[in-house]
Amino acid sequence: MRHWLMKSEPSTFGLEHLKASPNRSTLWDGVRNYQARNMLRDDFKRGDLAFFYHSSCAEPGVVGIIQILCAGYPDPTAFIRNHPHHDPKSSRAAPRWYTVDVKFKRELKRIIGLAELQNHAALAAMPLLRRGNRLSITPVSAAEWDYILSLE
DNA sequence: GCCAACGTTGGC
DNA sequence: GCCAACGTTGGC
Repeated sequence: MRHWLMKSEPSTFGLEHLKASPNRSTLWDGVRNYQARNMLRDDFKRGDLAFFYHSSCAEPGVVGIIQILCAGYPDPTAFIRNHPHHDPKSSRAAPRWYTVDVKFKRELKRIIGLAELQNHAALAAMPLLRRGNRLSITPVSAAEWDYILSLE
């Protein structure tokens, strides 16, 4: 089982939106970056866990834990004309973008903020903390996962 | 294949 | 709102 960190802007889709979704579940659509796409397509498996990270907001940081419900599959929103995530270069015959279904697992007892994460040498290798990183999906090692949870 | 221009991300 | 960093596009 792998661990991940998945960013979302709470003003667009935050942990509260996920909790309010039917079955507290949704598809993680709209990823339009090839590196992140490759991870969704090739590496995500049913049963993986991910940190839900709030970005571009007053208090950026890890806010919750979500479960990955299935392996990656073609992102259907890319096929829908007039959808904000539509991409005419992606087709059902040759899908360009991938998604996974995710489910709310739990909220952290407190937000573990970006500034706090940056203060721990044990987390220095996390792609999230690398200067200039903009990937919306990044892997988290088992050691990093446990360490972050120990901060909670 | 190079690289300038442009658009986006995301912290501050 | 600013701006650094990065990815993508497209002319050549």
